Amino acid sequence: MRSPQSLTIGKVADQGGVNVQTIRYYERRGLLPKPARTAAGYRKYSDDAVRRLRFIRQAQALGFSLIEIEELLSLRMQPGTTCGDIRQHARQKMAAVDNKITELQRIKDALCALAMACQGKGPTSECPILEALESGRN
Amino acid sequence: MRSPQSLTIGKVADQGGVNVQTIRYYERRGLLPKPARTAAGYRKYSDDAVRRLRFIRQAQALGFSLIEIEELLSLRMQPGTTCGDIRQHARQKMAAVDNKITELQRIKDALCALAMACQGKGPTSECPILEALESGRN
DNA sequence: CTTGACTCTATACCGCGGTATAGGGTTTAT
DNA sequence: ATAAACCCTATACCGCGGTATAGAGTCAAG
Repeated sequence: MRSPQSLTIGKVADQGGVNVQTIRYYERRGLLPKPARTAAGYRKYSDDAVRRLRFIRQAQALGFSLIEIEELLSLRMQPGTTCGDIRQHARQKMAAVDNKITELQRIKDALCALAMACQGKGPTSECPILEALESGRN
Repeated sequence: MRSPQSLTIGKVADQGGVNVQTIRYYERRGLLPKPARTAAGYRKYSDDAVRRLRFIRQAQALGFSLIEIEELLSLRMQPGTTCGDIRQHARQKMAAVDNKITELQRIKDALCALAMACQGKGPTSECPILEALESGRN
């Protein structure tokens, strides 16, 4: 009972929480395998497709791009791949996220310093924020 | 001596650290005012344009989008605008940056947890990272 | 047996911040 | 006087991750 064998694209989209077009888009990109078709040409999916979609969404939520997800998926399929290879990717992504955080922190500090320097009164011609932006110091 | 009065677009681009096309693009977007032209139709800039470019670049470095920069620039021009209005924008951006940082931190923690759960040995079929992605828990 | 909801392909478009290319005209240095 | 280096407009393209539209075919319920 757990393999309805033959979901339409609409059902898969609903269960996967994405748009129908998104599924076709993923298929074009190679993220989803080309499914079997009915006589009329309709795509026929099994539950695997829904699982695959969930995989993609989860990986996206962790900051992986579609290209990286493609790589994870093909790594998984490659016979010689070990768990460590996957972990390697996770760690690289972690480092990238960390760099992004550092960068944003720097930005936040700079903004904070500007906002502190500004009394909030007076015309824009005397605004320290605008002055800083104009003169390139910050 | 400080107003050469009549920089070509190429000079402005060099001094502003951007591409020539970028300047024309900013002009189209309304970020740079339309400059005077020579008889032959060449754009003529004063140093103001370079200062304006620097402003844009600095604001970008602080995470402002071109649309937001457009708004900052027009705010600055509007007579009634006070310094506090500008500060308001800076604070909003700060809050947005902060949200982004929080989000990335969440992502990093999730990645970290996955990487910790993975021993790095064995086939991908037993990889806890992949399992987590497939089952939607994380 | 018709109507509405679904599916198909192909193609174009979105926001973002530009970059590239084609096909010209101009200025400057030699 | 010629060649390099610059400038002009208009238009198309890039990556990213999709979304929308047009025009046609198909399936299920009433």
